[in-house]
Amino acid sequence: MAYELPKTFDYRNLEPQIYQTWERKGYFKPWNDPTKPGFDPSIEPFVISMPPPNVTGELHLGHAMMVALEDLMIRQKRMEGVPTLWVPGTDHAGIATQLMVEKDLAGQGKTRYDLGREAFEQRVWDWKRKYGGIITTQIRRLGASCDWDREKFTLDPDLYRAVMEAFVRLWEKGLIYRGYRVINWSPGLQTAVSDLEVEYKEVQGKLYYFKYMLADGEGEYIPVATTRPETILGDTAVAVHPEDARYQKYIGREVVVPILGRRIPVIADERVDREFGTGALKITPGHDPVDFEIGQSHGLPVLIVMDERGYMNALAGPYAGLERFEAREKLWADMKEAGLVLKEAPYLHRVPFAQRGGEPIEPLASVQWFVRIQPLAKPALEVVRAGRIRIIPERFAKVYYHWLENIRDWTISRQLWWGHRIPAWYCMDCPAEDGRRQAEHVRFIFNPPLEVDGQTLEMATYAELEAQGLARPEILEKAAHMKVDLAVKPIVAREAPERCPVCGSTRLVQEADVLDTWFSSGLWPFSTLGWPEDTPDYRYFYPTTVMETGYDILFFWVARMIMMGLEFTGQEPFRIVYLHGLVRDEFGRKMSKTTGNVINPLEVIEKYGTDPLRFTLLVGSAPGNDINLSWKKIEANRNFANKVWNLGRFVLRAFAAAPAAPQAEPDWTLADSWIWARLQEVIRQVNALNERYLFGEAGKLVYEFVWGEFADWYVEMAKPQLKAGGDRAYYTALALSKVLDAILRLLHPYTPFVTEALWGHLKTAVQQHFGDRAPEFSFDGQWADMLIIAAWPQAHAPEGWEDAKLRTFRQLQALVRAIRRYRAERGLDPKTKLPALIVAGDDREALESVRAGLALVARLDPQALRIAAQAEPPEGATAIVVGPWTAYLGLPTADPALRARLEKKLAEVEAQIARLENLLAGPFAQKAPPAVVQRERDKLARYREEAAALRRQLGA
RNA sequence: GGGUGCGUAGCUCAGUUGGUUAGAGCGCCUCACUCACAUUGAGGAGGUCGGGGGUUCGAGUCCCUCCGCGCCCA
Repeated sequence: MAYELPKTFDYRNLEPQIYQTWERKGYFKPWNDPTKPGFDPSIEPFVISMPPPNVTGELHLGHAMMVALEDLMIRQKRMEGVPTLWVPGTDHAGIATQLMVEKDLAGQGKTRYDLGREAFEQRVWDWKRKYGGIITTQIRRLGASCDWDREKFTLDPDLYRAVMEAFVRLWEKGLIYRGYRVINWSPGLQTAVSDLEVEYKEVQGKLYYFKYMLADGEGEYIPVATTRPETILGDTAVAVHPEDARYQKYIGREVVVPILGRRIPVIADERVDREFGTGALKITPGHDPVDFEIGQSHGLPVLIVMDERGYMNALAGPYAGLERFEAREKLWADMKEAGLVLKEAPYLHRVPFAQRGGEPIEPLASVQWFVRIQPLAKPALEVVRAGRIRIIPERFAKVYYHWLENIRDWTISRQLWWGHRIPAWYCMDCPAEDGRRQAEHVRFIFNPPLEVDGQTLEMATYAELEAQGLARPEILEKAAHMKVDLAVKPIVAREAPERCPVCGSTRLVQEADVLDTWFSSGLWPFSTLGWPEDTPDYRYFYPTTVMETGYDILFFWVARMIMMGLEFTGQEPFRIVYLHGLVRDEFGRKMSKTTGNVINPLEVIEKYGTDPLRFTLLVGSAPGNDINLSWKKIEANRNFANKVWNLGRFVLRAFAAAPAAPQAEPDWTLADSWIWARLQEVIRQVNALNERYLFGEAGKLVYEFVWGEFADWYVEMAKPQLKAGGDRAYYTALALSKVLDAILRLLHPYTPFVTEALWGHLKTAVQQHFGDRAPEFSFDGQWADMLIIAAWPQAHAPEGWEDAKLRTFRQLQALVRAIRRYRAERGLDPKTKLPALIVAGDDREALESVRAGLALVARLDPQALRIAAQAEPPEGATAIVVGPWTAYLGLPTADPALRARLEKKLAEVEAQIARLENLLAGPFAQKAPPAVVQRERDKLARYREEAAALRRQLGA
């Protein structure tokens, strides 16, 4: 009774079932678990922390790539018997999530200010509860074999604690400070963003040339050029190079700010580029990072002329209330009228844009929290330089060095409501640096404005509000923003303090800012394992083994994890950084909604199943290289999955042809020996490639072996072997089963579902048909419970016979192809089976062992096939010469094209002979390694035999 | 401007430490559905590896240079 499978793999129904079975049986968990009895701490585990996707995000191909690669590594290691842990989790993604919820509110005509901070936060949590499960469900569909019991979220209480601990430690070490700087302000998002969250785009703008009139000159002026005229309103100096002959005379005098009429000094500074523009630089410390620095060194005041939304404020005089770009136009027009304009010139410049918000960044001086990064960057550089962390592909190490060597302090505060609130409190009663009460330095901004006693307050200090009779809880509830001067000293603590440790006051106000999400992600590899607690998981699984992620977040995330890992745990957070590329469309374009070329992984899974998607992403992509994905490629790999499935169908059916037990010891055919030897080679190569993290290459190798060798050749040759019945059929079934088992194991990390399903059938069928002998039918003598935990294939040591069999079979393939080509050229009906004589010399016996198979694949008449060591050419036969063999096909030679064909072939062979003779006569024979030379000699010998046979043929 | 990657068959890409008639998928042309698979099988056409120079017995593979494209950082 044959074991029948359906014609195709029913992935829609089976993938979820298989996934559940794996998970239910606990195969996603490390078998050596520090929280379970019998734990052995001496066994080294393999650990990956999954890069946490945005908790409210949707699955995209980047996730699919990440999951495919990490799952591949985890499955391979698991099959190798290593205790594996893959920790999943999600990220709160501050800005992105907050924006989503705000957008939802906007739909109801509300803003977050209508709700207030606390209610808004609740709203985000609700949102998270509602949509937070989607992404993890989708990751399950990709087959991710991670330990869901250890799933984490960056805002979980224990991870929150880790963030607080990290912050406080850095503060205590003086590595976190508050500072007044020009930062990247996103008017759209209304928050500061770090340098990394800014994208520069080339924009065709203008360079505006105008006159800075001398305050007490007779119409004298300094010409100045700027790209942002609206910042003129915030100018506090004009700087010239001290050695610039043109302007030296003005140094120390004053000029007048256009329209506003403020008098500002002309200063000398070497940082001024004399070549650029007019060689005179306007200084706007409030709105330009370089100007800020120059301003600081000259003790210039900082004027801020815009508010957080990008609208001009009171300091902008007549322009107050205008949006920044409107103000630019208006001011410029007014200046033109006043005769202050010199000219405008087109100018291509790089404008900073907010990565998330998309609008131009406004450099803005403000008080923010920073991490002093140099002390953290140094050790992070060293561990990679010393090879303690290896980056794959290696070239990214250089990128990493370059970035860390030129790194600047990291702005970690964000003016958001969603995230880890900075654990700092301000005492309202202590004296500030200037001796005044700190309450006078803490300002609250109200949006909408606060109505108190018929007064409308947009901004007020704590002290003022207190005077108005407002109590602390009320102030905090109503305020939209808070600004705290640098003169105020924060109290940084792990837990909220009840009272001020200095003066005992209970009037404490917590810092309103939250931390950059990447601050918490930087702790991910160890915070997820329990740090700062010394938990069993942390002790055993940390440091982790591999950090696999996209190269686009090498700086954002990987570098920061290394810095923070070293700082807080004293260890490298992982040994290997494996970077994958971006997934692009079939023409290498970035996928985007506007281009309409986005491929949704879930749609792919619906249409073709998870396996083809994973296989496509994994194979044909080299580490760190972008991969171009297309539906066509996925379809091609769906076909491969189908091929594997049908190979399984064939093998399972084949068992019916075999007796339950053999009569004698095996007598392997050439085909049997060949496929076995090839399998060993493939396993060896796959393992070598995997060790070098070349998973794509390894996968391709298996693909080619499965389709091009096992299916196309061995299975075909096995058919008559099975038909022969008896021991021949038994041992053929054995070989088919063992090879298929090995193939399924090798493919499992790439295409886990179809292989698991098929493997289960294989195991059952083998046990049904062969009972006690079933173990022999597996690759390594064992049938595990499921493929996911079956042993990873290891190659046997070569036994010496392999090379000869491989060579002979290759020869046979060449012969078969030559016969097929001959038939195709002559347009022979496929049903016509040709009689043939094959003269094969020493290989006669080997060919004899596969005579039926050979006849089948070459479409020869098995009744009229003679294989001889030596024989006289039969009359009127067509000779096909392949290497040392000649096949005489029983067909009239009255074909005039035949002679031409033979002559052409002979010419080709002779050309090869000449080439090789020439090669071997030259320095090659002396200088090249002997093995290489020998290979060429053998080749030459074979060509000579072939030429001789061809000449005999032509002469006859 | 600095760094980095790429340029191999009509298209999209592999090509491992340089080894000597360069591979795959898709597409194209011929033929074949009785026996695992038409999500298939057989055969075929089609590249000398961006240009030039060099190192070497030998280079797609290393070096230099030029051209074109991309990315990252300033």
